[in-house]
Amino acid sequence: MTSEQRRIQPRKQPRQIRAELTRQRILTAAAHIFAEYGYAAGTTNRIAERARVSIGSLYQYYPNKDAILAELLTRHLDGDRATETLRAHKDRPDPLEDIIRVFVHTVIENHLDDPALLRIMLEQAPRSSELIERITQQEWEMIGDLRELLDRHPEARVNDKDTAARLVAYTVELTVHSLVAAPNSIDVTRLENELVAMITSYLRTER
Amino acid sequence: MTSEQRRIQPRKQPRQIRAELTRQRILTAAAHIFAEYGYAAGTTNRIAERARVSIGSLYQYYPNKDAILAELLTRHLDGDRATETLRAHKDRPDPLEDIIRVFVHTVIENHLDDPALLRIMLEQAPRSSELIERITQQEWEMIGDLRELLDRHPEARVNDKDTAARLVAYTVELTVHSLVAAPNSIDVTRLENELVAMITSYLRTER
DNA sequence: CACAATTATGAGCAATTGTTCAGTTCGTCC
DNA sequence: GGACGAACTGAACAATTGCTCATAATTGTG
Repeated sequence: MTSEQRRIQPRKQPRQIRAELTRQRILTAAAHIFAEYGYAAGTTNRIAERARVSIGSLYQYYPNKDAILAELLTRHLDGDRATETLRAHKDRPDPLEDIIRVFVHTVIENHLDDPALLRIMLEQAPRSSELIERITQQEWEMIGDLRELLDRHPEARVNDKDTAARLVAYTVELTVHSLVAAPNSIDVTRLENELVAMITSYLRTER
Repeated sequence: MTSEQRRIQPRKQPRQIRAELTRQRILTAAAHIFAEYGYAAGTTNRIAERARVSIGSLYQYYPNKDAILAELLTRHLDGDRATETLRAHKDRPDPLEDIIRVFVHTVIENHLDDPALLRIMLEQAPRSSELIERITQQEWEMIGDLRELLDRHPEARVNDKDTAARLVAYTVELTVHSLVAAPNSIDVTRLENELVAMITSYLRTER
């Protein structure tokens, strides 16, 4: 930032395709290593070895170990379509059950990619303030959208809408996360059906 | 084991009260340190320091670091009254909602003790096969009891009872765990109310 | 080909951490 | 009070790990 910038290009772009490939190899290897060994035991040397790259190269692309997991997590969060799906459907005149189903379905899809890695990332990732904020923000977005759904949809009859929105968001995220990544994995279709049934009946029941 | 044993006493019992106290001090200190620093950064030296005990003494009572967390977890699991509470109530002629409420309430109570430590234990504990088994068994007991409740209680109307039992067990455990230990903690009474409402309406609704 | 910029290498450093063990202190019992 | 074992101490060891840096290889350019 000291010298004048003539270009608007993002800094430090790789000049050769080779570099981009190496970077990608490191990331892929890291995903495998972290998923298999966990974060602490997933050493940078192991990652480099698996990527068939020297440890020096690894540190040319990532300033430290945390940064590798951070990028993996960022990519996952970027690929998360749950919030926008909910937002796109929450004002439609569809039956409540349909909206909930689309939402649940999207969350499940999001977890089917690499459950083991996802588990590591969410449970063992170093709690850097930046990433925490990122995740928290995404959570609250989802809760906010759910809250609006409860306010507007004619079928919704819950009393404590604030708590309900949080409960639903957490229930879906957590049960899907746990039951999909579980060693004794559940049938995904059944999970979706029951989850939708549970939430829908809850939201519709007057008390 | 080389010499003949005349006594049937359990081996290696502490002979002096001093020893028992030291052991207790170590455990208490470990609980604090793990809760504050997490598992990896909660070093044995830090624990010993906090317990005002030399590192050597610590290793006289615990063969290694894992063993300390294992004992903490064991004690927590031993203190878990959720399964028995459910078992005690599941065959009573009470309204379904009451049974569910007692169950949810017990789970919440169990998490109110030391949420931070519990979080560490469940999320960062080294996955020794022994402890995993212990936890898994306790989980399946709970699921089994829920399953029986669904079979016998007249108000229960779910279709897919197997999936429902698992879903309910996980929903309660996970949401309570997350929402109670969350930095932005939720009102516990509200959580209980909504959780009970959600599960009850789910289990009672015919489809 | 020359040469410079980019990319890759890997031995080794610095720091941390779990653990040991030779020696000291304390408690108990005759 | 003396003797023996239980309990305690903490400096030091061994292993691991994240990371650096001097050097080498590769690629693009004229």
